[in-house]
Amino acid sequence: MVLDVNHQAPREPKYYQVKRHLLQLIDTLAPGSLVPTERVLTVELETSRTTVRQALSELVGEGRLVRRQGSGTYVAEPKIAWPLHMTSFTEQAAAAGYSASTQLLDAVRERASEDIASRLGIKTGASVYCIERLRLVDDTPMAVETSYLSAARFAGLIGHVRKTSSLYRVLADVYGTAPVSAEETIETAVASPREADLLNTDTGAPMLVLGRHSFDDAGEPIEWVHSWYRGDRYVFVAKLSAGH
Amino acid sequence: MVLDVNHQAPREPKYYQVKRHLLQLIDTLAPGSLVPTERVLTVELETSRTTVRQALSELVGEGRLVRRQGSGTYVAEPKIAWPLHMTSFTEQAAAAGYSASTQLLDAVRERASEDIASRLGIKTGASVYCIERLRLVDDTPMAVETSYLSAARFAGLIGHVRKTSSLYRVLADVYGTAPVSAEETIETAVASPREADLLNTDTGAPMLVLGRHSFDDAGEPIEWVHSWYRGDRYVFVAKLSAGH
DNA sequence: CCTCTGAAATGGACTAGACAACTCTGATAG
DNA sequence: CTATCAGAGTTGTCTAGTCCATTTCAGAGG
Repeated sequence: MVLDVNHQAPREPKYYQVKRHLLQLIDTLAPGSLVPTERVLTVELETSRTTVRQALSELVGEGRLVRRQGSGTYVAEPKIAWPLHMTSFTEQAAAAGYSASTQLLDAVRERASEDIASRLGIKTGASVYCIERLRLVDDTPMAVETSYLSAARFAGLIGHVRKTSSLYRVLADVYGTAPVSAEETIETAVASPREADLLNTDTGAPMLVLGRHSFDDAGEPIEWVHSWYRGDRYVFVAKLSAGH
Repeated sequence: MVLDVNHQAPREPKYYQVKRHLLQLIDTLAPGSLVPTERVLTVELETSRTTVRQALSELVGEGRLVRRQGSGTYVAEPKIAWPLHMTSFTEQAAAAGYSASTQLLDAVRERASEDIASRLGIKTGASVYCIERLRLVDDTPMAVETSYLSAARFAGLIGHVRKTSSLYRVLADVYGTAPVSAEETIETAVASPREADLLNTDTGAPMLVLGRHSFDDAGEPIEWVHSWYRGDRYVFVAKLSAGH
């Protein structure tokens, strides 16, 4: 296969011209400023509202603009840096100067899908606890976190979780176990209506999904978690040193 | 502020019904299979082509479908796991069983923007080298990587980079320096026409952007890099242990 | 048998407009 | 003065279509 890197650049779509025009405009405005309405832009840039909306949508997805139905479109606040590989959510937030809290959305027992079962080292259809929590920072929803744990291994977990906010504390105090290693994954996704509602954003908005697969000292899987963050609001940060 | 988590769920948009219908269909098909055309779906699901395209676009963005103009829409291959925090790009790829290569796209000397200057610890407008490279895995474009380094500190760098593929080797062998710590950031973005062209995807496609800010043993900044990966093709993976 | 050509089918980009849902403001009634 | 409400203006969703760029493939011609 021959690589075709030097071929002609594709012609620029019209909505991209609109986008560049808006980017220039955004640079001159302070966060919170109102940008022209869709209909005004349609006339000014001599295009259709659909095209203007495509440009606006991308900028919203990138966290540069915020749309408020019935009100207007505004220049967004800069993204919030969020440390990766945190010991404890609450702890790390406090260190960064935020007040963090957690809200239990749902805690149910269900049958493991093939995917969940293989991750937890149990049989498909075995009982698992599914714990869904909303992470808040300064009372603003930050992430939707869903944890899966084996029901056989952590019998009665739901009752404990309802009383104590920290899952890791329950695991340590009640079940005498703690994760010593983990494999984390980071990928992009698109918000479903449910996540969009909980995180106060739009269906289809770009998300950052952080997955964590935790193991105990014996190498046995403890939990499988995935956390959905608004991609337009957060940027993950990790500090690395020497060794690698 | 009172949290309003239990209010009614928003009514499901029609395009999301289309999307769920397609997801069900995708689950029954093998990667590479053809899905019905946009016009067929429009009739079958009794909607407009615009609405069908919105659903298809999200699925393409999530890496579940691939569109080929003039041909059709196909079920996509699963995402590729890519290790984070790699020592050397080539090395790490080899370890994962891939053959990696790098193609130099551009290497120029330019004036530092305010942002770049502050990252490199130099004055705005000072000379910097901007080195743009395309990372390939098994001859498939994987990421567009742009590095910025101080031209004063690494005089003549471009000449060396044209001869040697590894930037870090040049830094070590010629300039006797190496990064010992770094701060990495991960965020979502949207592909510009240029990146879309280089990575063989579409303008506006969701991307994962990895930033790395490297420092030497004296704590002086060495380089600032950002790498753009196709969000629909890659998932970053990191292994963590105990103390982390 | 091979090559070329052109029609058909596909996705890509865009338009013009309708109606719904929501926000804000100013006029009005109490 | 305050509270309410109607209406104007905004974004959200959807429709029905046009035209373009690319791919595919069957058939004509060599």
